[in-house]
Amino acid sequence: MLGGIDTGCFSLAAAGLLDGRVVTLHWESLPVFRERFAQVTAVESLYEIDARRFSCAGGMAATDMMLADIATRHGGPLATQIAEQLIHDRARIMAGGQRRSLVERLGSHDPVLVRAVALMESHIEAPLSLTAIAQRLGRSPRRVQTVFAQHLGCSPGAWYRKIRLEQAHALISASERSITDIAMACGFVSVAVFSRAFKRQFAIAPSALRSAGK
DNA sequence: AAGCAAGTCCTTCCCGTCAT
DNA sequence: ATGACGGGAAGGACTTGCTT
Repeated sequence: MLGGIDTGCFSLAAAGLLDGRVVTLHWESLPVFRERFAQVTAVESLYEIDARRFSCAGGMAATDMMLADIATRHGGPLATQIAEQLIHDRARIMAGGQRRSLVERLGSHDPVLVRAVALMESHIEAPLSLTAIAQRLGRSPRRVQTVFAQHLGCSPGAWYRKIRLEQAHALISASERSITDIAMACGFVSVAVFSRAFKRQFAIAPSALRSAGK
């Protein structure tokens, strides 16, 4: 069984033990894993069971996976009893998403806000301008700015930058890619601009973060 | 030599404000 | 909800210096 700790998946994949198999990891580790191990199918689900290889996304997903296995081997009633003992109200299904929905994360149902953030999160490497986002939403740039200020207390540009820098932070922590490479992958045109923005956001230089993680 | 950080200068574009 | 406008922040290009 693979642990919820993603390093286990990385080690086993590096050893070739997951070739041709389906696994899952914590959503923050997925991009790096997929890039390094193209021969392994990594999906974003709570857990995966493929030919005696058990993997889960970590956290409570391990409990969900255990309950599913008990239900398969010993029946649903026993799994339910154990779930109640664990004060785990119900076992979530395997295909359930790891991350909370955008509506939950943003704390707003505003369709302009939710769709704008979804566009931002799907265009990290080649960021869209505020005008382009507004055009795709059928709203004016001014309207998009107002919605962000009302619900998030910041400008669209500031939120977009935060998303890209958090992605960069995750890549620096979990991959061996160069800082320059990561800067480009997160939509910064130069490492100088990236470094400046990164230090402003996290109060630590990209290279210092990598050194600290070793 | 390569990678990274920091500084400078100029340009672009975003943001806040106000009016409609 | 939208448009106009001015100011300021961020980006782009380039250079220099430091570290490995």
